[in-house]
Amino acid sequence: MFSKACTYAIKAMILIKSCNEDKKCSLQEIAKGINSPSAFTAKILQQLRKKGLLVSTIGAKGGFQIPPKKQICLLEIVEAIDGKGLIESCVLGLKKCSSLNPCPVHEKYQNIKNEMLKFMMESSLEDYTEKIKNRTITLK
Amino acid sequence: MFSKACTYAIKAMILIKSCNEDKKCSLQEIAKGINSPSAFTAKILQQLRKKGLLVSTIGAKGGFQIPPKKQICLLEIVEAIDGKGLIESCVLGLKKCSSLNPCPVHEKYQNIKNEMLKFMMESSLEDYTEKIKNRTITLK
DNA sequence: TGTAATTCGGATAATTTTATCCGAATTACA
DNA sequence: TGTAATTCGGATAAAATTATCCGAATTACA
Repeated sequence: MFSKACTYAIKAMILIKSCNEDKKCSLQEIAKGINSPSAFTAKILQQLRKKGLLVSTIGAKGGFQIPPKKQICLLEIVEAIDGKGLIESCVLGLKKCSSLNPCPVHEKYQNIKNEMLKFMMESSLEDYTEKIKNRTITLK
Repeated sequence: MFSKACTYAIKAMILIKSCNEDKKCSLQEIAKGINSPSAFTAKILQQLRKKGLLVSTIGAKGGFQIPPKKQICLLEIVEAIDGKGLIESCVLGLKKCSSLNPCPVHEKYQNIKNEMLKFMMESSLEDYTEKIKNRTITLK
């Protein structure tokens, strides 16, 4: 469904959002907080930054933050890391699949695509910060 | 969502089902019919055979068939190639994710899992053979 | 002003997935 | 009975994904 890189990205973003408000979140805190390999995670954070989903500050006491006032949903994160394929491509990999030239599952799969789209658009980072703090959900 | 191998498997099985009834379907026919690399496809067909989803006959005029009288749904094919991960594993990759110890999306993702499960269980190979013959759906 | 903490980016390595090659065995049939 | 068509399985290669390493640059702060 999602690449491993993408699952790291989602978890990292949720963690950063919930640790922010006041402070920045360092790579090491993130990697520990989501149980991911830190060097690999660093690459992913850079991708997110370049897409504008994160801001970073270099140097001692530096770290990552969700851009202030920006509201981010899961879809943006998924698209930033895995691209639009999940939503836009044929699930059977056909280049020319469309409603005029459908693959076998084209029609039935629309429902699932729509469900996924709804799910990813409706889930925004702040939805989770309370629960992370309460420890009613986990990231590792 | 599905591995490339799995998409080949699904398309191959649909093709074999629709070409069978009478005759066997050779590797070359399959690879052409679904536009896949034939040597790689051969490996996948072997996996399907070992899981009992295909039978094969060796030698000239040999080929592959869906086991007579056996009804096969997409879920069986997906599980045979990609394993049960899609349905059973946490979508964020957490080893210990459960309703007691949920990841952030655990609950909302249940809906999608259920939709996917329903979709894959309800779609069986014979559903497509008519449409393949009519050419109202395509495999490449 | 020096040092430690940190992000950044390039290079490389390991692992997994996808793909190719080839020789052996089997079978239909001319 | 010989040959062509075919499946089968092992070995290898290529490509993509995941992961590690390291040196450079920046910054806080003692």
